[in-house]
Amino acid sequence: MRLIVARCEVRYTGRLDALLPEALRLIMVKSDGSVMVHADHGSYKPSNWMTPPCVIEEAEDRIVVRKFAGATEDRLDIRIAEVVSDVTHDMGEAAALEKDGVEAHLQELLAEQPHWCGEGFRLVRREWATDIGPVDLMCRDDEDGWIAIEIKRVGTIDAVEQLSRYLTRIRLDPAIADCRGVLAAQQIKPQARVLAESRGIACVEVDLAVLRGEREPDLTLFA
Amino acid sequence: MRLIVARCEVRYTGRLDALLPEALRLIMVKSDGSVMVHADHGSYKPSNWMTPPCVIEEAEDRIVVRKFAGATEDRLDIRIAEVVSDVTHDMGEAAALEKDGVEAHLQELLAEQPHWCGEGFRLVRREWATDIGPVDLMCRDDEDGWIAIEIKRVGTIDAVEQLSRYLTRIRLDPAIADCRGVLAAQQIKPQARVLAESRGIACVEVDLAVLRGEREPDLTLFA
DNA sequence: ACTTAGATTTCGCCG
DNA sequence: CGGCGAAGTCTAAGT
Repeated sequence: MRLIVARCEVRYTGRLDALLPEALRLIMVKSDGSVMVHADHGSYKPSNWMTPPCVIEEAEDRIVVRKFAGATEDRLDIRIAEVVSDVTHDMGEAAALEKDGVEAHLQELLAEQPHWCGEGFRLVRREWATDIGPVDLMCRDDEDGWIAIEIKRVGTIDAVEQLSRYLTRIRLDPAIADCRGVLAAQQIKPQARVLAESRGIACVEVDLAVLRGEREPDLTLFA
Repeated sequence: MRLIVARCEVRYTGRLDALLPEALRLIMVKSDGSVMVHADHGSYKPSNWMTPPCVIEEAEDRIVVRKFAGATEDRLDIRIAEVVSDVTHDMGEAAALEKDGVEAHLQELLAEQPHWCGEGFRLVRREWATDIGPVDLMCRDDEDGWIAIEIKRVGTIDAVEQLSRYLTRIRLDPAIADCRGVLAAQQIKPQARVLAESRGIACVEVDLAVLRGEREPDLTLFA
């Protein structure tokens, strides 16, 4: 990784045009070829950047980063007025990041234990395809009725809209015209719940720890 | 801005749990208090980070960054095994970024030249108010029919949903009950197109260069 | 302070 | 490689 601290002006041309007036900034060049320009504020997001793959050309007082994005060219033009520091560090390979608690994991657990979404539910398919996108889980109940399940970490109005669209499509098939809908999430927003219920969609809040078997379900709910 | 190159292990606890095994990385501390950990690959996005406001505590071989996100605490725990470099640069105030070509700009251009959205269209108002938010453009055609236009850089299903909500509201007024809908975008996703057409909403892909008069429309389309 | 909508969103998965 | 959905989205603007 190369770290250049320099007074520079940066121009980006591509999906839009952007100009950073001359100022002291950090230019980070990673070994995968990506280039980022960071100011001392505005955390997280670089002021300007180029994702790989891209070609870096360097001249005396200029760094040009180019990328061929289909028909047009993306271009980052860095004019360097003064270099304060310019160091390179060999960092080798950093091991990958491990995550947990994301929606994919939730879907995995609910696919294994669909009964948490409704009594007697059994899984038919994950990622059940419709022509406007896949439903997370498709299940059937004790009486062979169909249930489309949408899984979110946080259940919002958008999630209800999404499931509604799927249900409209699914029910076009006479064989599944009775398909019900269930929104399953770790947390369901009150407004989403209202909308869901007004459309006959059931809401289920699921507990990740319970799904993992790390904790018993909260029995006080049924007291 | 402080730049620390160090062999370190990073643990994040908060909205999810993540662990970065010990490796050589860049730790960037900006003057606004934000902290980012960058590996030598994976451009743009830091491997781990904390957005301001947050509190930084530093010990001999440890940097702890904390944030109070409501009831729970977000926490970044950096255990430093070896410091390779540790420098601080005063960067002063950097001027802001100037952009051109974002959605607002697209709206401006289409307001001036609404005929690109449909033959004979003339502008009645930008940001036409409804009780659930403003429609980007309201136009009328040669026969004085009304057209509500939603403008996006990328036209997705969400944009169709949004325009549909507006149309429902607008048509409540008997004087505008015949109002049509047009989705105008630089790029329209196929699924969004399907949904739009199923709801009688027209789709128009517009070219920024053509709108600016920098390029002629592609006449081969009409050959 | 909270909510909403845009982003050069980026990122990852699956076709 | 393209399309779609999620993200510790982040961020800026409006209320």
